[in-house]
Amino acid sequence: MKLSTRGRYGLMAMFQLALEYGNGPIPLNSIAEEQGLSESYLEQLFSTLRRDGLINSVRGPQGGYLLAYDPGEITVGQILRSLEGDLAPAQCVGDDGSLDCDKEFGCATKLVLQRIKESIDSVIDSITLQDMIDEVEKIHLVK
Amino acid sequence: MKLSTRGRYGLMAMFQLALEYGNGPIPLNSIAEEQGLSESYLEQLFSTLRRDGLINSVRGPQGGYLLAYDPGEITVGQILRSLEGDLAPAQCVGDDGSLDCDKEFGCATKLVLQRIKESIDSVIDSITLQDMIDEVEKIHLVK
DNA sequence: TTAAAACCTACTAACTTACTAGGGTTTTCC
DNA sequence: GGAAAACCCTAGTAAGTTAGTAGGTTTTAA
Repeated sequence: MKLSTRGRYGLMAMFQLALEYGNGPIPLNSIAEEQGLSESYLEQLFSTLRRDGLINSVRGPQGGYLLAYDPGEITVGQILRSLEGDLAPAQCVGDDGSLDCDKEFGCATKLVLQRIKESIDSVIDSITLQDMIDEVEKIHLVK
Repeated sequence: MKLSTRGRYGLMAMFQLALEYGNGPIPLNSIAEEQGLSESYLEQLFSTLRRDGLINSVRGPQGGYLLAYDPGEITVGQILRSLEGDLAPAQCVGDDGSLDCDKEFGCATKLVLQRIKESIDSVIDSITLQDMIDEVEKIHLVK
């Protein structure tokens, strides 16, 4: 039940973009360095995020990446689903509705898995990048 | 973020044991057949569950496995943690307190991962095998 | 025209998963 | 006391996934 590095790194990088929202395009190498990640690996993640419309890119010198929307309008759920696919704990409760077991109706285990999925979804869909910024700032104020 | 077959199969098998709770030891092959699972693979899962004290075993003919406690006292969380280990979405929010990233304090991503973990934990720790039985029965009554 | 940057594709080593195989060992029935 | 039923244990392994690396092409500001 671990998140892969795709989701984790992607979330870290998107948070970085959110922090610098409004400053124009941010080059990959600065994000990679800031977060301690491999640049060419991050590139692949950004390619996915771009295809899914969460970020925009600007080519050429002084180019880079920037959020496609306001940090308050991008949720953790959108980011994780883009990079990891559906966050269901098993295929039989996945969004695509494909079931790989026959006794789909009244399967006790499926009911449990569904509850797990719903609770994950409700968390990740309720947190925006802006929320992440606010929360970290709150902690540093208290400190 | 998928559960492995260990957790899924184990949960299915434990549910079966719960259904037959009170009928004495249930042989492995009958559980394997009932749920459509490989017997020798299930054996390994049961060995883990036994070491963790969730089931008891009886050797010899007429032997088999049985729940160590009442179905109402065994939670999905106990079963999944026994078979899958900690259900944290990343090491840095795992129960063992081991952190693999340096900026543990005030890391925005970590705060999100922690929320995910808490929500998973709260679901799996609140559902017992008895709850699973009750829920399935309710569905079949309505039907 | 040079350099900085995004963009794209292919490859690969290491790891994990989901088993299978094949022996024990213990218990009970006859 | 023999045989069978069942648990018990270890090792191996094919397939798939992950987490990258490598190396090139295209775009564009200066």
